[in-house]
Amino acid sequence: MEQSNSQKIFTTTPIYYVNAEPHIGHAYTTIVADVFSRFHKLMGHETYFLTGTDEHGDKIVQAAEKAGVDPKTYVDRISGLFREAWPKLNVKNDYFIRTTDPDHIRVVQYILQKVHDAGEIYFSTYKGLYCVGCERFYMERELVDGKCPDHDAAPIEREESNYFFRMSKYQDWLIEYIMQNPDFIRPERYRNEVLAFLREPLEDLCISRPKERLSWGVPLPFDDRYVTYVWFDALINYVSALGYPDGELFRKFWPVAQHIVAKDILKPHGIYWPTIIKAAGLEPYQHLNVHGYWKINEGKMSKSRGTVVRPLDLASVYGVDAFRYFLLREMVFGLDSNFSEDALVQRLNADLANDLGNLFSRTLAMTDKYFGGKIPPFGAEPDPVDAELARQAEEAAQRVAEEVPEFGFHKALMAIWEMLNHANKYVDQVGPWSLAKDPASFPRLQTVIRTLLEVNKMAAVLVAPFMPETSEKMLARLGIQKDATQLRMADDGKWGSLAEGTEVRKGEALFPRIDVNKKEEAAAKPKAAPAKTEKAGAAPPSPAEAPPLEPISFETFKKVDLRAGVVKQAERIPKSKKLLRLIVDIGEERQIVAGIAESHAPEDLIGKQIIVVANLEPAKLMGVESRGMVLAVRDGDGLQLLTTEKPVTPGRRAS
RNA sequence: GGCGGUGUAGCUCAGUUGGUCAGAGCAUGCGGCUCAUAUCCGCAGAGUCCGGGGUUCAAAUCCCUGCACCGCCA
Repeated sequence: MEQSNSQKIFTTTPIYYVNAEPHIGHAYTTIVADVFSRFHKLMGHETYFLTGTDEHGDKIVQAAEKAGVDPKTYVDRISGLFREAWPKLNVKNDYFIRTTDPDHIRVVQYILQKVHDAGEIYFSTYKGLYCVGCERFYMERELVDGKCPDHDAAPIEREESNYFFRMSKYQDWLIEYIMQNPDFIRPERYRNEVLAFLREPLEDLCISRPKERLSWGVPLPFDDRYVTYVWFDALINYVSALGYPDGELFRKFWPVAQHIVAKDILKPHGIYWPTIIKAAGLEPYQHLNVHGYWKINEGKMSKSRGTVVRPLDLASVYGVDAFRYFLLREMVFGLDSNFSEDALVQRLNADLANDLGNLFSRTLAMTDKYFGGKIPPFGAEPDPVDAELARQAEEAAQRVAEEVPEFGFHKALMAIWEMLNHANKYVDQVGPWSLAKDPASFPRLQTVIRTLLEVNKMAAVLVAPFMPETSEKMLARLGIQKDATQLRMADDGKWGSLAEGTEVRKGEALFPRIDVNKKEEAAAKPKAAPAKTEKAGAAPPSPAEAPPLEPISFETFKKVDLRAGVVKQAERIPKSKKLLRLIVDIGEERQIVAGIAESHAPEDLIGKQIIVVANLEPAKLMGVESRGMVLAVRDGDGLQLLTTEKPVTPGRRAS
């Protein structure tokens, strides 16, 4: 604890390869790094957070050619896209490195020379299958019918000389190091994977390309006919960004590096990089933290203006904080997860709007109502329930402090949400509105509301690394004007630290609920699908004055298949008060579940003429499938079924 | 073909070292409250923890095997 204030944390994302635009994978890695770094800052640690772009190599040259520009113009543009993407996601990196930066290039050459001088780089000639069109070597297995897949031409056998790094020499050392430092690569599954790689003999790493083949790279300092090949160049960004070898940042932040990468680049980071570090005479980084993939469920992404919404766009649709929260809450760090708009909306509604937003809203509303909006003192000595809530808040803080350094973001968030649930329960138990009715309970009411305000403040502080905007918004309303990066757990996270008498501001909802049906309507193109959450057979809410709905076109109306039907069978669904299972003849027999049991006895329904929606999506109610919906009008307590003036042939359409 | 992973309630998934681990959230049903964003609180549901075999006093958790899906490498 004494030393925690001097703890230093260097957080990195990979430098992203600029042959494509930023996507959700990049966003996740970067947001994780941001949350991690922000958290440590909150804990009072010294932090440095690095991201950037990797800009050399033949794929870049190809992409640039395709775009019809020279490589420099191309990488400037794409690198800019990355650089601009992060602030939009509230990512606050301390530095943005580019491998085309002169400073970086200098360091790469310095390390190459150093490793070369140490005899760990050698020159060697080998033969391979080379496609002239692609200007690259192919492995046997990459060929299609012995031909280059791109050029449909047989590659020629060609001899080439290149420089190699004696990686194999460090194999035993690396195995030993990983064994000795179980947390070096985490989670464990990835450590095991690296160890599995290392069971096979490690080959030396080719680190150069002849200039006639690839000129877009860092020239080797000891042979200018060659440029450095990507990984040796790229990985070094982690130290070049710190001003290696003699920069002040380097002295401060190496080797306390926390690398964060997706599993696709486990090998370069788990094997190449440590051996390069070792050969260069540096200390190994502290941790390699590896995460899984987001599987995008395209089918669940809504369409807007005819184009598929890209995940990153959802950040602007639903808010950056909701997006960040979703990514960190939904994925168990290390494992793969599904990404869908539906899941995002669900999290937003359930966790952010209902649990957090509503607690904040009800707390401020009561402060406003009972104390004129001024933060009350702890008027009465806290009851056990109050003390218990305070304890739970502190426990939440404790658990967040334990989980985040271990990359247990979802657990940290769960801990915060448990606290919120306790707080909501507390409101219910204590019932401040009852206390408010009795003047004698005033001091007690003060304590209750103050306790709630403190919990909200705690939530605001704990949530700061994850949702900086929300945190600031909450704190501002509680009278604390601070940038999220300025918060310190030790001070701002202290129970009871709110200033009495400070005016709080009620304001608008933190997270407005997303109406799922409305959303679908809004997003729907001409061919709207029926709202899937519509309860078949359930009576509509029944307000005295139903609000007018938006006009729909006749085309839209025609999509509703309304039919006359006759009830053939009817029975109660066990354990349900409202539901009946009906078999209705609408030209064919349909099983329909209807929420009319409270107003209609099953036996009275047999033979009755009714109107049903025949093309409603099937749904299951109490485990019974319903293929359609019976129409009825609720008026007061009564429920009247729609019918025809005189009996008509079952299956006739209404129009 | 080799290596690795995954398979747990309708859905999405948690489950440290084997013994209150049969769980959470959502969804669903019922009930309660009214401060609040139709929000909140309580209660309920039985899922062969993929199948089969084994180790053990004890396995979702270890071993073997089969099936399904997914990665990486040949």
